[in-house]
Amino acid sequence: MLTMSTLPFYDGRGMARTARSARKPRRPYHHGNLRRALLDEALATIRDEGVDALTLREIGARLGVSRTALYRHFADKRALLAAVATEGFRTLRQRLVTAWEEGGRGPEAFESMGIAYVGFAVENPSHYRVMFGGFVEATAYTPELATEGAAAFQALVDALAALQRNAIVRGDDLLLMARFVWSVVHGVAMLGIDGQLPERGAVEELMRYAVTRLGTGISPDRPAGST
Amino acid sequence: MLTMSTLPFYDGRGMARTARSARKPRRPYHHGNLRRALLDEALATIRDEGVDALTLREIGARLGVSRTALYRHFADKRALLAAVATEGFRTLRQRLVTAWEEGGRGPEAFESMGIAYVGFAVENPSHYRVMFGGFVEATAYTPELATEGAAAFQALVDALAALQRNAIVRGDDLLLMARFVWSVVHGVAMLGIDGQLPERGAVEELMRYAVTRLGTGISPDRPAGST
DNA sequence: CTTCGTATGTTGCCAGTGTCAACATCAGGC
DNA sequence: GCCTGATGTTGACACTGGCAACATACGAAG
Repeated sequence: MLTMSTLPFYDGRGMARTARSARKPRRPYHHGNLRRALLDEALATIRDEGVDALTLREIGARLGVSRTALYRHFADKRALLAAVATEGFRTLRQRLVTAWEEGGRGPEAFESMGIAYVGFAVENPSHYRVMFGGFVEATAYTPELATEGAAAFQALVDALAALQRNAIVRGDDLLLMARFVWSVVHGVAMLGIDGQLPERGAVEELMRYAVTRLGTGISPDRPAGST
Repeated sequence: MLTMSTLPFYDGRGMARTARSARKPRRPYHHGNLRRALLDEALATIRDEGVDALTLREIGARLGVSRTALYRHFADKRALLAAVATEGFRTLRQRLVTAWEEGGRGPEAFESMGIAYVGFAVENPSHYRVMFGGFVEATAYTPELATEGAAAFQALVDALAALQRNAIVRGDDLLLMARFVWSVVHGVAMLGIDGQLPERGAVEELMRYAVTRLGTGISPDRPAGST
């Protein structure tokens, strides 16, 4: 239906975007789907102006709704940010799974996952920061966030497990190895986001290099005399 | 003139720390070394209560000084945070250099650097977040911060260069390889800080594993037939 | 020693923020 | 047709970062 869904990296946020601009003059007292609209507006604000620029009053005003209407759908600002983070993990997981499956579920697909991971972070730096920047402190407070975060990580674990079954990667403890891989992509992503890789194309270059070296690092030991 | 300037790596924090508790009743109008005291108080607050809890009024009150006295020493709150970050990079660099030199400047020393890096981050999570969490946006605004950050990274580059000269690591582009190593430790540190490795000892375990796999990843290609 | 400019610290004040309590409006089941 | 709960509004409060005007004290110049 939506032609933009054919763009590989588009996450479908445009749907809500249209609803955002459709502010009818008749202004029904009840918004209909305010929670979703609030989330989308927060997402857009964070993407466009950063996390600090997110203010409950303005997001309300932008939706033509009062400043405290938000409290009927989120406990407080942190809860809103937690929802934003949850949404981010969902999108991230989706991109990872897509990269894995469309890449053929092999070593190249695994590399694609790495590229996709860093790509998501670099394309949505503020959003990524909400997910990892310590804005939502204890994940225990918001179980849904913990669940979605774990699911995104699981996509990585599953792919790695498949490679392990085919002896493409070492037989080490799966969780440990997955966490190592995660550290690498997360590290590259964070450095890129924070402007520590200022040269043009530096993030991509580093990512390519990291993927190669990572591949060497987690490949099985070559038994003496093997081809 | 100042005797503490003779200590190579000492940043004089101890002095101010005593001045912090020594709040004489006579309350001289001029504080003497308020800038240093403000920085230390900010550091302490960030460490104890997190970045969000840092408020200019409270830090002033805690020093027995008015809320706006700070503006005679820092342009605004971001400038204070930038100074905190600068201090962090200085300390981090010191720990890295110490680990490298006391470890014998060999492969083991390099591993010690990794441990020291993650150790610093995990022991001072909030401080580390100020350094990398996007609180001080463009490093161009505060050249001193950029300098100190580059110096910390340079410690890593220098160590890696030494290993490269001895053919202990590959002959790849030095900057690229250093950035890769940085990504790994930074990634482990960030995941640890964000509570993504909840089990007790998980950070250390991951760090040990990462160091091992990283070593394999950046070791030179074995020419066919070598021992 | 006095004088005085300047660095340093203070007080009053402002707009803006998150959040709560009290009130208003509506939708849907009896 | 009425009432109950869900949803949205208004008023208020404490708190924040920051500015302008004022107060104080150090140190150099006479």
